[in-house]
Amino acid sequence: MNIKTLAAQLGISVSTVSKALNDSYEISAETKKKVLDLAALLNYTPNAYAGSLRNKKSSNIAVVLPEVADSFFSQAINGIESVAQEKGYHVIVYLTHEKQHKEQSILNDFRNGRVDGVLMSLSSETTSDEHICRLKDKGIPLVFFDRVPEKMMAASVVTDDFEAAYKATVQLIGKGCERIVFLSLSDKLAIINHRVEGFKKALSDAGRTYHEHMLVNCSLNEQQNYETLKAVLTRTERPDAVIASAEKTATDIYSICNQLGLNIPADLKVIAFASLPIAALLSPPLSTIVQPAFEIGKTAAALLFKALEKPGFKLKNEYVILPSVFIERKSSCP
Amino acid sequence: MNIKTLAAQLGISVSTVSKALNDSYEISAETKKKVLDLAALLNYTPNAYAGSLRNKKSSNIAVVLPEVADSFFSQAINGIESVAQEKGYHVIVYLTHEKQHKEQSILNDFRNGRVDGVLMSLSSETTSDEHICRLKDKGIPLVFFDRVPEKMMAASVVTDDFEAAYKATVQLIGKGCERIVFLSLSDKLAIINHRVEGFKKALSDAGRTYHEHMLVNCSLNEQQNYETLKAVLTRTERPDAVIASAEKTATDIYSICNQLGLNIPADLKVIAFASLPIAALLSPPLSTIVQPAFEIGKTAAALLFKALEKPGFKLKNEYVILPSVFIERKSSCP
DNA sequence: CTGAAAGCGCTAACAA
DNA sequence: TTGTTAGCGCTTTCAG
Repeated sequence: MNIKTLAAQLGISVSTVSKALNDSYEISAETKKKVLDLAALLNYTPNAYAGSLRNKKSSNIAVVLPEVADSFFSQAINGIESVAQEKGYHVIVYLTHEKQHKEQSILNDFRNGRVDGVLMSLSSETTSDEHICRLKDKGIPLVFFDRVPEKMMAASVVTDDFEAAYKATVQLIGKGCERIVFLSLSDKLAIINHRVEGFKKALSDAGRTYHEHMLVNCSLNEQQNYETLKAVLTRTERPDAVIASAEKTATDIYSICNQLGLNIPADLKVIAFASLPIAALLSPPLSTIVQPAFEIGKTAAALLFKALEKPGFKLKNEYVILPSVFIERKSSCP
Repeated sequence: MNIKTLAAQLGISVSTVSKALNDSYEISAETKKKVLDLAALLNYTPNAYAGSLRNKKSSNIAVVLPEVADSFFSQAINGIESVAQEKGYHVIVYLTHEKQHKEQSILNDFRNGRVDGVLMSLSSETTSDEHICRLKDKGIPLVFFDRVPEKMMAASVVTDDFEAAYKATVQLIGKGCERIVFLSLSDKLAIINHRVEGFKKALSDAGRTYHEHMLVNCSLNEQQNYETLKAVLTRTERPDAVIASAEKTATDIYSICNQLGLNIPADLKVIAFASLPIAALLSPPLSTIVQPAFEIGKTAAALLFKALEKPGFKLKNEYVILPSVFIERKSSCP
């Protein structure tokens, strides 16, 4: 079923059919109707690849994410979709599973027209930026959100990571916590480093000195991560508070505390960067730094469409910072 | 950057370049090397659309889902990806947001080569199956998982919904519950109906009679759903147990109980069909019927690839049933 | 071993 | 208002 078949059946030319299908002003209402009717009858759908090839436009945007089993990312996807939809674009979700090599091969695949633009949150493993540069070299618009690259000039949408971590730390210090540990995802991610900076600043403002053991890099390997966290909670100088940089880290901490018989918040206070809708339902309710995930997705997508719609428009290093909200619950209260 | 440019720069023909790129036996090792080197140097990537158009094969499979912010679906995606990856296929995720019209327009778009095969879980709103039939008419392989259509002949991967619901109901009856309510997602979904049947059977086996008020259809509209559930929990004959058909329903029940000051499990016992990894961390820990989400995704994908790889092979109404596991926790214990 | 050319389905400039 | 045709980038006969 293609345009040629339609044309043949109607005894008219393919270009007339094409124009009719695209509602061109050149075609008479009568012809249009005939074409549309037959198309409907024959269950015709245009071949997307032929159109993309011809028009050098796919009407697809890619969303490249570490993982989808995370409230932040799944909400961000919805934000992105909400704007893509009204622009008539498809959203294609690609998962890196936190692997640099997957991220690279996905991005390589975008270099020749598969998608018109890319929204992306870096994998925690990513150190090289070659794949990103190569994509930019091809002139494909690219907007990062949340997990943005450190030094690169790239449009980015993030939250006030420094301030949020600072505030969380101040809170915990205020509750009398002596041994606060920051659970990082990776030392390669800019936003995490901003959070770590906020953490350090709060410590020094409180007249404390930062030590290396106060920062723990969580491996993203499921099993190993669990072991890492367990080791932290069984140190001889056991922490009395942690700040977790991801939903998964926080819930792992909960599991381990259950297992070790540690009481939250009595033995360990917990604050997490997390967008879990059910934070309040945990035992105990989890204090969270909530990022406006849906909004972040929306904003990043809006930025991307600016570039997509204005041919001349170049995404510079626009850097949008959206505020996060600290919600105090039982897990960080005395 | 295309094959023509490469050919021109090397002073050879496009067909030679094409063959070299595809490692054809017709091309000398020397020429291959020259081509590959230049391709790498010039940052060449083949245009996916041109290839798909020519070969009538996209190496893409679609996963059509109601929502991604749900543990079952996000785990299923990972299962699907695990097999697609080793087959050299891309996975494209499409979200219906539980809307029939979105599901229809997505499927329509698949009718002309955009993807080679489709994996799908129905939206709760879907009543018509025309869009599905039309897709099948085009000969595009289609496998359903979890939310499968009722009467249609279609390859499907599901869990033992009837038995699971039966067992859960028996459990609750055993704990002395008198007014058990089944919280359904929709009366249009086959699997949910199977669960309802299991529920009814357990009731009648216990010598009880089923009444309409024991079955509540949760609207998927966020706000309205909340109201519906609230109404149920404030009935004069308040239920003393619920079986929830989805993760979100269960967590909503928790929220509402908190709000109304109802105690789980004392005032209300709860069992949920849910694949939440953190069910044990809720307050109280949630009794769950856990579906093997990753396995389901894997199995459905494997089935799809059977059809994709054997040109002659036709997906009949294969119906794979995987067992779910009941994990009893505090929410359903006296 | 290499090249010329047709054609996948579609659009758009140009002709009629 | 409609038709003819070139060409998007690629693969693949078929000839050389």
